[in-house]
Amino acid sequence: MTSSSGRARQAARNDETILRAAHEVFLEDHRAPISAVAERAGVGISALYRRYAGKEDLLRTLCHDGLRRFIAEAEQAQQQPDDWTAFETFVRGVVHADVHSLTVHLAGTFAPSEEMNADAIRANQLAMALFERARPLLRPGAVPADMTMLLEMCAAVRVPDPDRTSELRVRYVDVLLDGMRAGDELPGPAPTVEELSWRWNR
Amino acid sequence: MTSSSGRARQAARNDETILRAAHEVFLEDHRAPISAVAERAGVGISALYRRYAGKEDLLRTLCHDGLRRFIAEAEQAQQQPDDWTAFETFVRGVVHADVHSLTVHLAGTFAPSEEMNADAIRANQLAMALFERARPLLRPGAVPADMTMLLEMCAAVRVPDPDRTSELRVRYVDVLLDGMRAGDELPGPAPTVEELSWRWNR
DNA sequence: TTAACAGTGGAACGGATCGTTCCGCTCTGG
DNA sequence: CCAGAGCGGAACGATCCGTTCCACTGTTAA
Repeated sequence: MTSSSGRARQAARNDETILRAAHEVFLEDHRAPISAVAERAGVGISALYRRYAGKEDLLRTLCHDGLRRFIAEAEQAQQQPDDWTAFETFVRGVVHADVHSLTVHLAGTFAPSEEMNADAIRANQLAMALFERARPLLRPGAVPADMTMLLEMCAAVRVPDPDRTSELRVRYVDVLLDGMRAGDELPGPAPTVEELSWRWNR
Repeated sequence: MTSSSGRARQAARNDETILRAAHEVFLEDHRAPISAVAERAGVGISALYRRYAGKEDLLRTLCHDGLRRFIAEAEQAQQQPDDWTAFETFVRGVVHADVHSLTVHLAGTFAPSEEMNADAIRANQLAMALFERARPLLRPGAVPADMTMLLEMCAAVRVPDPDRTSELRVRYVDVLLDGMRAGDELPGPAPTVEELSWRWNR
């Protein structure tokens, strides 16, 4: 049988359990030991090393998943006909998916794979396109990199309860989006791409 | 002589050097070893242990200094006659002084002293007073705890160059303050005091 | 029925790290 | 000229963590 009692079935379920556990653990502490992931998942350490070559491999997978989620959110938001709605949908979607709180802290702790680099480029293109559509509605001086910073700022909002964290982020992404809408020129030199991608250098 | 070549003079200068080094080092990595502080300061480890009972003592001193700076900024801003200007001066001042990037990450790593608790209460009172003055000019639903969150969000803005970090924070504190000014009701339940002070529990 | 084995738990290992101590040196100030 | 404050940094002991390894279990295919 291939039912829920099968060996392969159990293994397949562990795939998910481990990834979810890793996500939770590294969200709380990005330097957590790998044993903490196993413990949270309720499995032994072997179950981890059977799936991933090492800690770095697990972290890479986790980040790559986040990147894919980012792309998915962008592709979905892209379909909104209204420019501002598309932009807002995207930002709120990424914040809600909580992509950045992991990636920001895990950046630089692993060597990105080829495929990941390709996805990163694609993610950037999608985000740029969404930004360009919204640009006329934003404060003068706004650049795509500003969007990245806003997302990172939202990721800094964190309280012990994940659900409350989500609620609070909705609150502050609202403030940020409000503050980005047409008004005075944004002060100071805009962030450059190098300033934001420096984390990825190992 | 008590000139610059004296032994005591050199020691007094080390007091400052060490504190500044500690500030820089723990800003870059809040889990940095104490040896990194000594290295940055250009002194031996003994020079550190001569002044502080241990790492925890040093961290406590660092945070307490930040707290005092926070109070000083509040007292200064308080004197602004215009309610909004007072609020804005305070927020910009605290962000510029970079109080939160250290304290947020160091919270919970040491036992606060009695004096520190007293100062924390005073700091809270001052901040509350400034907030109350500005409340009529803020979006409905805004609470003092929102101000704390905004400051923490600004602390999340960081690039390798400290000067650029400062410039960028000016940029985004501008966005945040703009987004907090009179407009629609803030979405979702406001943050509670417990949700923000949880970090301090060891 | 059973032999092979994928999948697993978790002890054990080796290396790295870090806070703290300690000893010997230097240079000052009286 | 010397007692000792101040200091540098090696050394120590305690963790901590990634990874390996091996014994065991339940499944599956013949």
